[in-house]
Amino acid sequence: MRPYSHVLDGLRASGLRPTRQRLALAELLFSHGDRHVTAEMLHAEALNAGVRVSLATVYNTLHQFTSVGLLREIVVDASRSYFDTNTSEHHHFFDGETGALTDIRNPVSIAQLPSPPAGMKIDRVDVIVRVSNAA
Amino acid sequence: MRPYSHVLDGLRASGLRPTRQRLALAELLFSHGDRHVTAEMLHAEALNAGVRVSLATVYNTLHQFTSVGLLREIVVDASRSYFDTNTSEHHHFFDGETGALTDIRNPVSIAQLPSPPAGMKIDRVDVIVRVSNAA
DNA sequence: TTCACTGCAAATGATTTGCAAAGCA
DNA sequence: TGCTTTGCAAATCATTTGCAGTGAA
Repeated sequence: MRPYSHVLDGLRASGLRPTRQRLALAELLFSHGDRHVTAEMLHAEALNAGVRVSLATVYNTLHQFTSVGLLREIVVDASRSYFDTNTSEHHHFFDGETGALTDIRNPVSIAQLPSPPAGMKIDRVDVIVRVSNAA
Repeated sequence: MRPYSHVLDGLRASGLRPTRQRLALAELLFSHGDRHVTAEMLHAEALNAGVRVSLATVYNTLHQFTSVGLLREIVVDASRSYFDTNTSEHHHFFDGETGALTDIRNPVSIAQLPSPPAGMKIDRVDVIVRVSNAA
């Protein structure tokens, strides 16, 4: 089995061409376990790894991967967007001081989810546990 | 008991002067039940009510009120910040299509909250139930 | 009088977009 | 070849900031 076959599949399935940039970014994203990255972070990492990509392409790619279901966007901080390589059901710890976003390992179960307003359906539930340095 | 006495108290307590702008914004914010506003929304509303305030002052005021504990900032959308006049423990429904943010009435209880990473303490838990038009 | 507050306009910073050049099918 | 992608630089957009003028104590 070739590495990132699910990435290639995802790209093909949605008609996205497996270009050099997209494959390089996919490798950076998916070959190091679960990650939480911002566009700036991924761009810096790419340049560092010798991959020539423009920041605009990194933004485009992150969004394309997200719409194809390879990534999940997480909103925790109004000033920047994080993308999570783990698209399965899970929640997060967020340290507003350092900007560190980490997965909550054990599942968080919500006792009786509220019923949505009339005519609306629940798409997703996001739980963000905001933490800071213990006093 | 004068109206908004808690607002005046909050302002005094933190050394914020009760200026015309701050009092007018406080009235708009706190005299119509629980509200979720963005700076742009509140600014438009103020102008509409004949209150002369600059957008910059609205931003400043919202942040000042938040740091004094009169408001709570809610991050649901990377592109804009919402402020909630209800500062008590509760969670939200968010419709990404319309931008509507509403309170979840009945309490959402989380079965066994995870323990935070070493050396960290939990400041707050935000639960956002993302909804959309039922198919 | 003094120092906080306000408004304006300019600055910022993350993100997006227009468009011509380059790349994949 | 024909339709995607890319990169760059310019454009956006919400938000912040510098600073001179205004107002509260």
